[in-house]
Order: sequence, then C-alpha cells, then structure tokens
Amino acid sequence: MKSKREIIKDCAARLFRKKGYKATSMRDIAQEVGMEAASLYNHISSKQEIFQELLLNMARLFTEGMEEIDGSSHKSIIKLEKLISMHVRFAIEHTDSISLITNEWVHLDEEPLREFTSLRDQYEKQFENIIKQCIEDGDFSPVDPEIALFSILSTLRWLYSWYSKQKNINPVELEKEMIHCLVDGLRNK
Amino acid sequence: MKSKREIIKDCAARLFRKKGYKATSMRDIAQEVGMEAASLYNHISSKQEIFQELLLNMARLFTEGMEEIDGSSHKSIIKLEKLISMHVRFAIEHTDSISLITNEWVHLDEEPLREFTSLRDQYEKQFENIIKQCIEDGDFSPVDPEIALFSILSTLRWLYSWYSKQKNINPVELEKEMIHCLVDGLRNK
DNA sequence: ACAAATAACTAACAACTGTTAGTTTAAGAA
DNA sequence: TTCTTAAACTAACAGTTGTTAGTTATTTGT
Repeated sequence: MKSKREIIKDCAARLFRKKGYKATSMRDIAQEVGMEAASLYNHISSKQEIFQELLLNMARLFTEGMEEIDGSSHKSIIKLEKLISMHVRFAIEHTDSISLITNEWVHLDEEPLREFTSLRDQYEKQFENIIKQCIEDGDFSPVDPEIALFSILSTLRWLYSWYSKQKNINPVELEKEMIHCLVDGLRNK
Repeated sequence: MKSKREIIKDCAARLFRKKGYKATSMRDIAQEVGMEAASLYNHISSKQEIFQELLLNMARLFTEGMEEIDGSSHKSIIKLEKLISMHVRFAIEHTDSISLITNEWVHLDEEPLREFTSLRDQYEKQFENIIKQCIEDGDFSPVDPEIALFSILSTLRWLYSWYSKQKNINPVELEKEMIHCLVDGLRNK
C-alpha cells in the first residue's frame, strides 16, 4: 500500500503538471489529498523538496536507462530504437512527473538545478554520440547530428502530452510507429 | 520609435519566457523596464492583458500564415515546406513570445484560453490535412498522419529553445536542414 | 509662459503564499 | 486501561502578489 508521502507526491505531480509549479499552492495539494495544508508537513518538509524528488528521480531513471542501453554491445541503430522505446514506456508510465522534465525544471532551486542540468546535458551528449555512430556505421545518411538529435528529442519529450490526448492508441503500435517516424527517415537508402 | 507599452510587453515576454508567467511579478517587469510597478498601469491595464496580447498575437500570426499557405495553389508537399520555413522564421524573429505558445498558455484566463485553443486546434487540423494530402499525392509513404503531425509539430514548437542555444547557425542553413530532417524522412522512395 | 495632459512617484490595500507553533484526535503497545 | 506516538487540526506568521488612490514631476500645445 502506498505511503501518505507518496500519495502527496502523486497529487502534487498531477497538479504541477496541470497548473505549473508556481501556480500550485500547498492548499491546492492539500485539498487534492484530502487534508489541511499544514498537515502535509507531517510527511514532507517543503514544496521544493517533493518537486526536487519528482524531477530528479525521473532524470535519474533516464540516466540509468541510457547507461544500460549505451553500455550494451548492440549496434548503434539498435541502441537508438531501444532509447525510443524507453521514452515511450516512461511517457506512459509516468505521465505526470515526466511533464515536469520538459516544462517545469526552471523552478528548481540553484543546487538541484545544477544537478538536473548536468544529468540532462550528459544524457543529450550520449544520445548525440549514438546518432553520430549511426552515421559512421553507414546506417544513417549524413545529416547534421545536432539537428537530428534536437528533432528526435523534442518529439520524444512531448510524447506524454500527446499520448494523454489520444485514447485509442496501442502502446506497442505507438512504439513501432514512433521508431518508423523518427528513425526510418534518417536511414540510408 | 517604440512606444512604452511595447517596451513593457517586450520586457514582460522576456521574463515570462525565462521565469514563467506566474513566477514573474509586476515588480520584476517594472525593474526590467526601469520604473515602479504602479507606473506600469499608466500604459497597461493588467498583467493578464499583456500576456493575452502576446499570446494571441502570436497565435494569429500563425493562423494568418497557415491561411495564406494553405490557400495557395501549391502542391501539398510544397505547402509543408513553406510551413516549416514559417516556423523557423517565427522562432528566430519572436523567440520570446513564441515560447509562451508552447509553455505558458495554460495561464490564460478562461475566455482568451478558449480563443487560443480554438485557433490552435484549427491550425493543427489544417496541418494534418496537408500531411494527409502529401500521402494521397504519393509524395509520402503511408505513415499515420496523426503521428507524423505530432512528430513534426513538436520539433517545430521547440525550435526557439534550441535555436537560442546555438550561436553559429545560419538561419537559411537551418531551414534547409529542418526540411530535410522532417520531410525527407517521410518521402516515398 | 502657462494650462493641460501624460506619466512617473509613494503608500497602501486585500488576498494569497509557504511554513511554523501549539493543540487535539486517533491508533497501537504495554 | 493507560501511555506513547503519529498524524490530523486551528491559528497565525511574515513575505509577496496584483492593483488602486492620491500626489508630484515632466512633457506638450497654445
């Protein structure tokens, strides 16, 4: 059974997503949970704290996933497909906290912000290297890797918002179409 | 010469982009402009007002552009290229207010929010139709038009954030690469 | 130069923010 | 039962928010 702390974090994530971090008050969260704002502090120690946890947990999930995929011995183009599949999975499993990564990270306090951007930069760098490798392998036509990275990443980052609008879409099907759309376009013919 | 009202709107846009609508106070804006918060009200009538103007002006620019392109007699695939070129141009010319369209529109009051989402939905519908037409024309392979739309649009919507990070990129070059990345991938081989 | 209008200022408002202190209730162990 | 602990409550804090009122300074047209 879920701890109260986690219930609070879930509610907060949902509200942060819907109204944004700044526009969500502790009283809003309290109401959603079903208690008074002050009572929240029996379980958490600040608004920033849960926000940081939501964001950095998610960022670390991505980092771990990347580490595992990039560390594998697959061909780069397979790594890329696995990355896409991971993004699709996360977008479905963690719709709320994933939205914070794309939109709300600016509201992190100084130190966690540094950690976050560092994780993020590292992630992007590894992602770009995989794309470069795809080109060197001759699997991709010689596109600008930075632009390809940007194009792929922005699509993947908005997945969550789009997925929650579509009702009748099969996750497996979505993943397949996604790979088709993002990878096959760059393929060498 | 720029009116004070427009200076205020420019500063506001810059701050809204950097810190978000809710996190930007009238005192923040005032400081940026170089006057007291109360003095702003000699030129504007509320925080929401300038926010709405920034957002809806931008939305209307897109609608007009779409109307012009879609109303032309070009082949659909040419229309698509023109749309991409428009997005690139806007992302460069209006970096600040364009960011609001992707991120901050949630903070619109009820009625302008309705207008905004209506414009947006209409825009997306026309965009999707052009993609469908590309498929019917045989210029695109038979992808899921909804997924293609989503993929292209999310890339185009994040252009601004990415463009402001890159220093040494030629707009013309960017546009060419963009079209290559987004369109050529879907092309029938 | 003088009147009128424009745009800056200071001070203050009511509402709301995150958070703390202190108190009461409920639950579990002895 | 009684003692202890966890978790809810109410009340209030100090700071910030958007905005208004009232006043002073500056610019403009005659």
